[in-house]
Amino acid sequence: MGNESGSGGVQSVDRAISVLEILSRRGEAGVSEVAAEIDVHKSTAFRLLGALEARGLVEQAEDRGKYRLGFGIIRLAGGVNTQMDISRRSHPVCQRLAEEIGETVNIAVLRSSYAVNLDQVRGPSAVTAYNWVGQLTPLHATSSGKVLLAHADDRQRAKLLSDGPLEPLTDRTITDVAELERQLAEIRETGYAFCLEELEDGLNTIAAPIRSYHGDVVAAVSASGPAYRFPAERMHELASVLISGADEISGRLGYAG
Amino acid sequence: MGNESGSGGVQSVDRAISVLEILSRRGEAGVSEVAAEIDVHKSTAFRLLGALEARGLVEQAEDRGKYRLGFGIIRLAGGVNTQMDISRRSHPVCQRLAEEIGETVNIAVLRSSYAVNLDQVRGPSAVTAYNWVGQLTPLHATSSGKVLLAHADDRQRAKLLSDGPLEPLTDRTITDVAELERQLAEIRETGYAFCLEELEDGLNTIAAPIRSYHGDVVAAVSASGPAYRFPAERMHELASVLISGADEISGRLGYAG
DNA sequence: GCATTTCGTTGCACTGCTCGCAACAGGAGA
DNA sequence: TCTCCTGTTGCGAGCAGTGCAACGAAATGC
Repeated sequence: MGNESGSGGVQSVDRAISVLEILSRRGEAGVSEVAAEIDVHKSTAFRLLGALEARGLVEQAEDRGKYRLGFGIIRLAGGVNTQMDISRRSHPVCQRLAEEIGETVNIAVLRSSYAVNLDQVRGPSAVTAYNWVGQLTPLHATSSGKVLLAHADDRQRAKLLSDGPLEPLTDRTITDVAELERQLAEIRETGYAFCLEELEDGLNTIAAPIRSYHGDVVAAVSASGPAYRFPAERMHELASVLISGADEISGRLGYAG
Repeated sequence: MGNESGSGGVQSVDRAISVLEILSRRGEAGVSEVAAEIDVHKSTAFRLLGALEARGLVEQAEDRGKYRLGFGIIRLAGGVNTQMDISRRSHPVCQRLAEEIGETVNIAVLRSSYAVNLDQVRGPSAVTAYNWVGQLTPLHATSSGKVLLAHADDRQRAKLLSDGPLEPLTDRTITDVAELERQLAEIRETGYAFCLEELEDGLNTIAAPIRSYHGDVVAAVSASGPAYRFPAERMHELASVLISGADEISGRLGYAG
């Protein structure tokens, strides 16, 4: 589903990235914790941290021997770009939607052949700690993904749909291309998409398209919650709220309507 | 000024980070460009890119052979943390300030012994393309830095001021500690700080403090513009606008006033 | 259209960079 | 005070990283 260059090649680089991920996950860690987690000797972990620190990707926290991610990461993130503007401009609307709908709201964009989550605002009743930001999700199994697929141009969509079988993630995942295409046509009519436990058991989501100045769909805003509390009926009731929010975000991106 | 662990140690990791910085700066690059810039053989550059791609920090753009930063960076940035909340909550106010003042607005926080820029909104008349986000700036030579120094607790401030001589960056940089202390006392009285070509020739800035729920100063919001268009008189006129903006941001962080 | 140049990609073998080991100093807890 | 754990440093072996050469594909120039 994407072609990777190289084989993942340079072991010490791979290890350094693992170090970054550990710090991202844990917030802070010492040399020995890092060493244990990537299964290397302490002195190796120490040197990897040193290399990362010398370039600002890692820094030492106030506690001696505790390392955390540094602002060099933010600087790099500033280069990832234009799609982060979408995230920024939509954030206030997401906050309002999260309060109004009561569930967690996400912004996602199409990237390669995935829906990538750019931003997240937890709903007041959110019980799950899961942070979707930066996560890649399969297009066919998420409401955001379906929105992005529905509004992709025909050629792009045909390519995305022919990139291999639709992977079943739950019993409910749509794996039949014809059925998915039917849903995508419906999404273009109704203006929103929904997913009923297709990505994860117990997780329901609904999404609406965000348009750019030019009118093309460049992102999706979604609301997600547990199936027991966010069933199909409720999702359909809330569709208009989400669509309004999506329209407001579109306006913020310069879309005239 | 900080203590570095290791010596920057692992050459291949260092090279990989250089690759990330090149992509951040250029947006996109091919194997040969990267190789030329870090002065390694093409095949080495290719393998470094491959390692970074395998972990999502780099991805291939639609153009064959063109690489760009991937969303793994965003995921990592999500772990840098709590201070990014400040950035998010203040952004709408920064946008308004940038329009109202007409110049570029930044948010900065104290980190180690630097002012680190978290966010930036360019003013309508901004001619410079410079992106300060993620940049470390010396406390004594920026208005944000002065605000953060002025409101640091006495012990911390004494430590920061005793960390070596105040480096002269222009003819106008304050290098006398007593003079800087006098300015910091004035900042605490007036409620804002300004810099007249102290960081860079031709660059003037003004800053005001942002307070957290607890009332302590956790960030500074600043406006900066070219001296010819943003002279001292105009800055003082605009101080109340910036202070109002800072107060609004403080309110957003839960400060009750 | 053809020839040339440049690109990205792969396999090979050399060697220097990476790594683990051992030792040490410092801090915390019993 | 002793023990254990931590982070940090120096050393040298060996293997992982590297440059070279070759190849196919794409781009460019005539």
